[in-house]
Amino acid sequence: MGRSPCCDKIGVKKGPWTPEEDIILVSYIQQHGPANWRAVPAKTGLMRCSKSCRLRWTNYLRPGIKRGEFTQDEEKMIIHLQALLGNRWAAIASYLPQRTDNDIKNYWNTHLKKKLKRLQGQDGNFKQTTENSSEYPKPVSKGQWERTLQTDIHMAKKALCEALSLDKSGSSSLFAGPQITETPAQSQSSMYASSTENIARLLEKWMKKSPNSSSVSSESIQSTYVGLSTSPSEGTISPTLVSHISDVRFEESKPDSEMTQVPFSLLEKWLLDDAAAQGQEGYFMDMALGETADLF
DNA sequence: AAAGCAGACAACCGCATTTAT
DNA sequence: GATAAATGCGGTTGTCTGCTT
Repeated sequence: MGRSPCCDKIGVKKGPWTPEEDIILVSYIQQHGPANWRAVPAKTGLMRCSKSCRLRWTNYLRPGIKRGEFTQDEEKMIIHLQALLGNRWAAIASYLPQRTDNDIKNYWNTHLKKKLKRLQGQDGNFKQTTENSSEYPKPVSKGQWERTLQTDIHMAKKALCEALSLDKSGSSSLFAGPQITETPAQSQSSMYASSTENIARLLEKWMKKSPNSSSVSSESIQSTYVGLSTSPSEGTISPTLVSHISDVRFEESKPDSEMTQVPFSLLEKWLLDDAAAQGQEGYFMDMALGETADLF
């Protein structure tokens, strides 16, 4: 026999999450870590399915998430990686640890796709690049398959090299490679602390959206939170939580620069090894970024 | 001021893969 | 090894917001 069902679909709440629900979820994860999602709805009393809880956590409540406008470097990175990896948003997101796959996907669909399309009309050279991505599939005849595959691999390598060289030129640690995530035990205190900032941000938005909302009161949020928080060392929530939640600090999270980094992924290593084997190191690295740099 | 429209984004759905029994 | 649930991922949809008419 397999496992027992994760959650019955009866009475499962859908739609936007409320700050109360967010706080309940974060408080629970603060105590138990982001695992065993199946148990989350039952243990917290949230009328959400485990899947929804996990999604909410990974996309919005998880600490270290950067929201708001994408920088030009991030844009370039996404474009390069999309050309390289296709619509594998989770893989792309692993190179932009502060962004979620959902965020990147949305940004691609709403901004970059259009931007590229517009530029595609302007720049013939650029067209060449984008046509090789999965975004612009071309019908390929049987005989051309092998050659097309080789071209795809070449373009993918080129795109990755360009993406890698971005980091060399810039001071940012944007392209740090896939991040090794810390275990809850290693980083729990710092990790969950910054979740309050995420909630504060979401709460601000919520309050803006519905200033007269009767469904959320500072008292209710406070009681919800205090009821779940167990450790005094984790900090306290003042009675004026709603207006001051952004001041709540358990412990500042580590700066990104201190995050564990892996210099190169296997793919990148493969790429560079391959280039070296062919005596083409210079070829990739010397390739001008102009092709896409001109876009910005 | 109201209606219509388009853009942006949060969340859901369904499929594929992984994992526990 | 077989089975079924859990988890992860990408595509899609629904809703909200701001702009235009």
